[in-house]
Amino acid sequence: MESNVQFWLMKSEPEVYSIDHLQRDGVTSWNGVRNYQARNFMKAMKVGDRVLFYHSSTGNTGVAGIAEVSAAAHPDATQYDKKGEYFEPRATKDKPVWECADVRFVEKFRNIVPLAALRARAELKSMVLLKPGSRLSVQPVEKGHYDLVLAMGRK
DNA sequence: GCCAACGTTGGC
DNA sequence: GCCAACGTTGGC
Repeated sequence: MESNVQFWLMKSEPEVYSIDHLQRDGVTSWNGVRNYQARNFMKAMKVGDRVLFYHSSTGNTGVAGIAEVSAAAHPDATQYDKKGEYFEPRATKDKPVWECADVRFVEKFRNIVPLAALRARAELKSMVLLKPGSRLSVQPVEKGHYDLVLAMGRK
């Protein structure tokens, strides 16, 4: 139901996985998240929710585009890969520890909306992203904030 | 259950 | 590459 759509922000290091990778792939499983708060937010995601795709840890940090949730949270397959960097020894097939949602490419902004530009807008002051020391890689976004960032990205 | 030590994130 | 802030781990 469109009226119940929720909004999120997801961080990724573009050297690892950028908005261009998502555009190429179309859909991706947001696996590798190993933080309980971030996992819980992914479990709250519903198909159709909108996502600000954020590039972190780069010379050009900011919101790079838009994605949408294409599948609700499901067990993260990387937790069972003994040789992978995301292996989780506590996880069993019956009781997975980590979950991930799937996201689909929607739009790439012509220009990244830089972190500094977000900070410069008083209306965005309460965004989780802008809270001092916030490192959450998956976080909720208010509709008003989402709409404003989208407008900034399309300018 | 406390808390110090350690590892990770992410802006600069 | 530095380092502050935060989450997690593990000894007690």
